Amino acid sequence: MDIHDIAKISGYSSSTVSRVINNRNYVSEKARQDIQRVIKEFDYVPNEVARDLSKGKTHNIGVVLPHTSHPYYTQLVEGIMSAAFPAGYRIVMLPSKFDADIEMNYLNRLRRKAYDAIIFTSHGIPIKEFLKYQQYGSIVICHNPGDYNIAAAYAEREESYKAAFQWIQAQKYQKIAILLSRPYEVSSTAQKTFQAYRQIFNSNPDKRLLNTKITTFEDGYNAASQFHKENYKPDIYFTNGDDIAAGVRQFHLDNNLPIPKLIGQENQLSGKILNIPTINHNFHKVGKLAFELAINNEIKQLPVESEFIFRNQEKL
Amino acid sequence: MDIHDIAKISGYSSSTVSRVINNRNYVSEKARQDIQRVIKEFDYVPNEVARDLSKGKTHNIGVVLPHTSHPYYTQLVEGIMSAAFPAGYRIVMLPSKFDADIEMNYLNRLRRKAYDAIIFTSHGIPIKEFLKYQQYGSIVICHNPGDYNIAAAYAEREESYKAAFQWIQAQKYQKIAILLSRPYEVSSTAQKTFQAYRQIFNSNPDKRLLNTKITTFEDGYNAASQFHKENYKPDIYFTNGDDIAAGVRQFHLDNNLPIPKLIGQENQLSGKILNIPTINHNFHKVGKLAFELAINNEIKQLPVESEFIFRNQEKL
DNA sequence: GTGAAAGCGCTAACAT
DNA sequence: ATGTTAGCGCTTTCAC
Repeated sequence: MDIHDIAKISGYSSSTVSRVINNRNYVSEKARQDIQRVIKEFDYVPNEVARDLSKGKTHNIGVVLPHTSHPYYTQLVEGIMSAAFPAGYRIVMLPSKFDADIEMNYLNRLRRKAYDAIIFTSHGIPIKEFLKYQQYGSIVICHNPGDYNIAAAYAEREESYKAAFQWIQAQKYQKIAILLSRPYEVSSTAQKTFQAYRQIFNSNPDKRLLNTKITTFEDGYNAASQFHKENYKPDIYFTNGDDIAAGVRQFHLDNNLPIPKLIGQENQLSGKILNIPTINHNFHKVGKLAFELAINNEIKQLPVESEFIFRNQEKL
Repeated sequence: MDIHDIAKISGYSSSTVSRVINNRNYVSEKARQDIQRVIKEFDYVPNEVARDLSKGKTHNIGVVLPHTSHPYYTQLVEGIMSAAFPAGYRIVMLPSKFDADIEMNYLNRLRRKAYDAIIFTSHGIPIKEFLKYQQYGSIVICHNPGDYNIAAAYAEREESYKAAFQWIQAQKYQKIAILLSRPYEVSSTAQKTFQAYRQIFNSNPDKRLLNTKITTFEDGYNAASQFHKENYKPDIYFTNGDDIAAGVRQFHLDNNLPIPKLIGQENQLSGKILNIPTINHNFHKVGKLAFELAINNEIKQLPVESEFIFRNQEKL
């Protein structure tokens, strides 16, 4: 049952039926009634894929994510969806596992018109590569693209990181452990962290107190355990998540050790419960902006300020 | 630049080009080389939408969710994606806000071939309605469908709920507060909870200690505050999430009140940190099974057992 | 106001 | 092994 069947049965042409379906142009009241009656009677609905093909537009936005289940991504996706839904767009989830080949595959699917635009919440592909693909649809990344002319919405971390390190400095903490999810070489977040550190302390972070493979509570726990085994005893942990900081705390608690100072990120519930100072990156807003860039096909950079949220860990 | 252009330029027909692209049937080595050279030279890629239309298949699975950002949904989505990715399917997120009209809209998009199958992680539409739509593509729900012949993967909560209430009974707690997300009338989860309660205590839960509008930490906090204001003082809270239980705890902490016993659900990090007993519903597995039902077009029911995880809250 | 017909770009049955 | 052709189902231009 397609539009031609309806045309035949109602005695009009398929173009008139199309007009009725999309209420476009002028259609006589009689034709409209006749056609709508037939549509009702045969319970006809138009095929979305045929429409997409004909229009050259899918109303789908691809969203590339290395993994779900982590606050950065869930907040971002939620932000994107909150803007996409009212605009009549849908989100297609594209899991990447940080694998550049998989990412390239998705980028090629943009060329193939599988979606109208693509948002990279994270990317292993060099930014330069993206430039060639911009002609096929809008591409938005969620990191600072530097001088590259590519659409981006991202958390501006500098100031909040500096604020956090300034606070650490003011408290005169000496041994500063840093827990991150990915190594300096591949992670602009790690680079920003180091940069802020250097600006405040005029030195590099202590490599012995650095771990760049942390993504979960358990990872935080184990990292703390490792430092303790090596007898490093940090005064404070600057971590990549409140949940991570909670893992560090848990290790000390379980072993009856004094709990070091902690700084989290992402403004998660665990930080609120345990009164851990944190950094809120406002990813929800970043997601919203990313979506808007995607559909408006604007090549702009939109930084979103992060904020250091101080909490008095003593109160715990 | 479409398949016909490639055909013309290479001197073969579009069907031979199609064969090369999809490496199907027999194509002479020479033709393959000739055609592939032209494809390379003109940097041609096939259009995904045209292919979908022609094949009548999109490789997209719609996933309806009332909201993201809650553990039930994120775990479920992750489970679905973990199975969908290796199978070459993509997940289209369909936010519903618990609104049956929006859900119906998605169901109709299944008819319109916008996706090959649809998974309802939650549904306001009566199950009966789904039956009519099964002819248009496979429909999977994530709740027990009872006697209806519809595909379903879901958490089997009975035993774990009973185990939790049995434990409460064994401890001789009297005043049992219950916090849920949605009211008895519309929520099968609430119904299961009550049913388990009745089986253990031979009575209905105390309505004065019931709140069915709880979804966040803050809601838990406020519910506790409300009960306290009304001077009800529950011995124990049976809640719909570890985060919720943490909210209840926080209220008592902030007001220097003795912390009541707590039972959470979802096996969240907050429960782990605070040593709150919980119920793990294994939603990741439910999601995986839901996806498999969706693509295999099997109309089966697959319950997944939940487990009561006991923790000694005293240890906190 | 309505219809004919040419797309949109690919697939697959059938013919050779 | 390769080509012809009729789909897949809708939109849109142009003519009347």
